[in-house]
Amino acid sequence: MQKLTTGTLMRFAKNSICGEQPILQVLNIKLMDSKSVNGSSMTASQYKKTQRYRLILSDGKHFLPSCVLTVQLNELVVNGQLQEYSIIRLDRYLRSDLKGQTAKMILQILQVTVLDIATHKIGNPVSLLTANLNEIETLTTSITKNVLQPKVTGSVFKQPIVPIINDLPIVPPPLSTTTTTDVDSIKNNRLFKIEALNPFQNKWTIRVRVASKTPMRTYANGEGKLFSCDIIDETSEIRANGFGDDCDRFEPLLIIGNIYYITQAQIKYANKQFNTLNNDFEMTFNNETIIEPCLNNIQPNIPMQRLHFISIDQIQNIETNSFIDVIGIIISIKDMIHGKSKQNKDYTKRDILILDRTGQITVTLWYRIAENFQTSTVRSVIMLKGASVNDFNGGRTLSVLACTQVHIDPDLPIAHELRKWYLEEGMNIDMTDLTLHSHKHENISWKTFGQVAEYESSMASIGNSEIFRIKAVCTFVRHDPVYKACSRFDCKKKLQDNNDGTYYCLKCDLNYEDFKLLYMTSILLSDSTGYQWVSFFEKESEILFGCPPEQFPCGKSKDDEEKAYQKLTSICGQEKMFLIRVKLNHYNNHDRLQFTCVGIEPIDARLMCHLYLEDIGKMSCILSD
DNA sequence: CCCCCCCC
Repeated sequence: MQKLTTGTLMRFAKNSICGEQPILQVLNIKLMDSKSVNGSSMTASQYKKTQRYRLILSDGKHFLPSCVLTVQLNELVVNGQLQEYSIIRLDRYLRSDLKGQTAKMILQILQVTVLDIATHKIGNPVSLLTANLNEIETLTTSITKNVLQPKVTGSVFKQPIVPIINDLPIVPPPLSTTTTTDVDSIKNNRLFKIEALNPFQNKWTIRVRVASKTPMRTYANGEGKLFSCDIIDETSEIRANGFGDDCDRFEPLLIIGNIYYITQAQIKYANKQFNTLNNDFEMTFNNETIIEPCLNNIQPNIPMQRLHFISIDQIQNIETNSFIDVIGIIISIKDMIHGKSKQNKDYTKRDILILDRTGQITVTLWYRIAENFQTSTVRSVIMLKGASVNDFNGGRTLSVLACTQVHIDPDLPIAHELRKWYLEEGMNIDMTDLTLHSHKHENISWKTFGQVAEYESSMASIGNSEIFRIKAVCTFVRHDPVYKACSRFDCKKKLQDNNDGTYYCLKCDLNYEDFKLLYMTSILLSDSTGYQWVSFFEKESEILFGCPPEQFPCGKSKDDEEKAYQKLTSICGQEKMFLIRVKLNHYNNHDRLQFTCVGIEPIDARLMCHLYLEDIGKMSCILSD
């Protein structure tokens, strides 16, 4: 059994244990009331994220009833790792006193290692909040020597262990680089870093850059107006909000890219559902807030943006509904779509396709951003900070939310480099669209039609869709690959010709005068082991036929029919690597497997060699057995 | 105090 670090809480009360990683016992865990939980329609997982646990920790001599677990560690309580009588090591923590009173000190647990569990309370600890102050005084002098020598050891958690500087920073205001005005506003406060802000502090000034700012907007829910901005310094980032009068005071003052001193604002827990920034907290300006431009606007230590780009091929590994930064080239911009959501809410959206060296992905823009998006930005660099990762048919798409920053052709080295690459090479590369198939190429099994026939029965029993890759030749194409489709967004239903210049859509139950032409065809693919009819839709058909459906000859004239015949026969004999999805469909009271092409790749000789060698390897194993 | 984040 671990020994508790007796006396550590007393030192903590005097702000003198920074750097220690004390061993403590959990005496009690309790769920705190959370205001944000009330009266809302959160899902269970959202609810779980806003729950906050209060712990009573003991060092055997004293206990502190006001210890708060950071939400990222809630899982430890939920899965039972952290419970009553657990012995823990505090790896990272913060002291934060309510209204500056020692009697209301709070210990924020940021990182913890569960070492053991006892069967009972160790010792007979008394509350630290009512402990003898003199005892505290005498202890202080002997211990403070160690204050700036943090002990750093390993931990079971992912975050690097950072020595914790307690909430009252020792750093003085940088007098040499500031003017009198700057000093005035912070003379009664210490200069803090964003990293050190938390809801329990009330005397602070930060020096920050405005990285982004939303326009002022009104909201109906409660009647009011607000704006918000993302502000950053050397250490972190935080969202700042201004409501009502504070909008008028601060919104015009804050200019994106400029540096300001901000003194006093309400710090509260951020709702991670809507806040993309890497910070547990956000701030709201209030009556006591003072914002002054930093007259020395050149602060090379404060970055222009805090960015952590994820390459597009890595997005498939990112948890959905998380927020990422991404940079790519806009390679196509789709038309705006007006639609109705399942909740019968009107929306406008626009999809764009972006590309980097590793792949491409669809990005969906909504409402004003979709409406105002300039189609002339095609082939420009787009940088997204805080794009939401979504799942579609097992693949990934990105969504630009109200809180996502969108920058076209940002002046960043990575942007210039990307653009140069695109113009010199990228334009000519046939990339993988992650929207269409999320699976990593290496993970898609390579099959022959002979093998497909063998495992058809097992696939049917699983009842799932599965994707495989096959090297095959187009041997026969069904005639008339183009059809007249309902032009209403997302419908695509084949129209019935009323023969009076109008067309009937069964799905919409409406007659239309216009239509759009779309590809839909069936192609017989063959390899040396077998064959299979496979459905080809818009994108894959267009790749094979080499023209958009509007240009496919489909007139009744002899000339058109001849051209169509030439088109159809031209693709026969073409050998490609096809990505095919097999799906079990229930049709006319019986199950059948439906094969759909979801991707076409040129034959890659190097890849083929790898595949053959792998198969040969497997065969040798069987033989030697 | 917002917080809409929707669609195939």
